[in-house]
Amino acid sequence: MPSQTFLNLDKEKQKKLLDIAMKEFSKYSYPAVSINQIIQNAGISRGSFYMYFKDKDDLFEYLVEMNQNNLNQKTKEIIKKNQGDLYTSFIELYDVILKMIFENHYQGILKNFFVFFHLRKEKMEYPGHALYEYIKEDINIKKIASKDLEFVFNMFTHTLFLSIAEAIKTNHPLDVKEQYLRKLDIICYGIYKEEKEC
Amino acid sequence: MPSQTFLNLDKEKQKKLLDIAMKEFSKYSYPAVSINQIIQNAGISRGSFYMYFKDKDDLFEYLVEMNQNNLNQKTKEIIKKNQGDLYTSFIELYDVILKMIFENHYQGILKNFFVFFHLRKEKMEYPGHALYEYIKEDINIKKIASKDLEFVFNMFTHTLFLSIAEAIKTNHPLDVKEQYLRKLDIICYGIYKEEKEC
DNA sequence: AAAGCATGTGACAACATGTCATAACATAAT
DNA sequence: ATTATGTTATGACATGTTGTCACATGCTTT
Repeated sequence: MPSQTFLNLDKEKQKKLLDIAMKEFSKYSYPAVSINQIIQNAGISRGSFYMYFKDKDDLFEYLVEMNQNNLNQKTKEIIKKNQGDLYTSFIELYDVILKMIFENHYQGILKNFFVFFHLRKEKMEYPGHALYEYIKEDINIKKIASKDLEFVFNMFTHTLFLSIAEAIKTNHPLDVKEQYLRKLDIICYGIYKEEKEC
Repeated sequence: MPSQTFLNLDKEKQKKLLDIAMKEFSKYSYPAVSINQIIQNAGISRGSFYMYFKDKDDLFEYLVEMNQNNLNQKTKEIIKKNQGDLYTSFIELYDVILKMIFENHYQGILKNFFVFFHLRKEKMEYPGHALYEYIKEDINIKKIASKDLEFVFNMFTHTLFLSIAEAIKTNHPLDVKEQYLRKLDIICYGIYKEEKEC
């Protein structure tokens, strides 16, 4: 978490630093991101940076949190729009997220999310849990056993993000999407009691 | 890949360095592992290390490769023993791998495998592919559509390693195993045409 | 104007990495 | 035995990184 000092800054100055940080984390791998570089680009002094954030982890954690909130909100909307159907929602989410990433040139940042998730010293809560709590009321639970609900949701989100990471890396994005859809199918046909349509 | 110079060393001296490196990578996160520390513990000079390996990545890649070969072999044995049945094989693999990790005190290294996989500059082939090539003849393909074979295998391996990582982190290993088994079930019942028994 | 508090600054210590000129050690040739 | 040749070992060094701290600057409030 950034210090109060940082939160007191003009929104613009805050945004500038965060934007530059996002760019750096998207361009370089997590250990390769240099705070030196960030403060130079942002035009602030070393001391200031350490007034705002404890360290690189602290900065990145905040970036994750902000993006996560954004994403959670978007996910909720989509699930609502699809009357709580996870299958169709996750098909839609794939395109929405990829679009978001490419529009902002954030192709590089996803792997750093993964890296960060593994690297974090203090035990970090699995980010999917907060998302689940945020959207669970909107899920159509007709066809899913309630004890499986979070569990199934996690399989969906895992599958989604691994496929998106794959889509960014690969030169065959269409194949990846096809595989993604096939995976969703596989999950569904095992989960739901009835056949056809998830 | 280590240099020929390293490969020319006594097996013992090689093993000492690799053992110490494994310990470091198991104890600290990937960026936190210090080559300084490793060469001090191994009693070799800075220059020597850089004679043997190009850098930290090169060293770790070699460690990954060695462990992978080990694991691939074990996996093949187990699949053969289970007459090519993936479901029962992967149930068994879970315990075998966890045992291996705990016996050698390598609890810390798995997350570094993940981190490394994401961090690697040069595109690294997904390690599951080599494993698949190595064992594919041994899979019982009666109930799996051949076009799905590698694909399904990947879902199994993904599920396996995520669950193992979870089991190491958590304080409720039994819950994790239960969830793991449930996930395998879900995958199976979607894949196979007939019901019951995968 | 003075005092008090929040914010900004960059020099500095501590440590990491990768290189390179040089030393030590083999082994073979004369 | 001495010289030559190729391989391996060494640690000082240049360069870069992080986090801290004594001090400077600014902004309120009295």
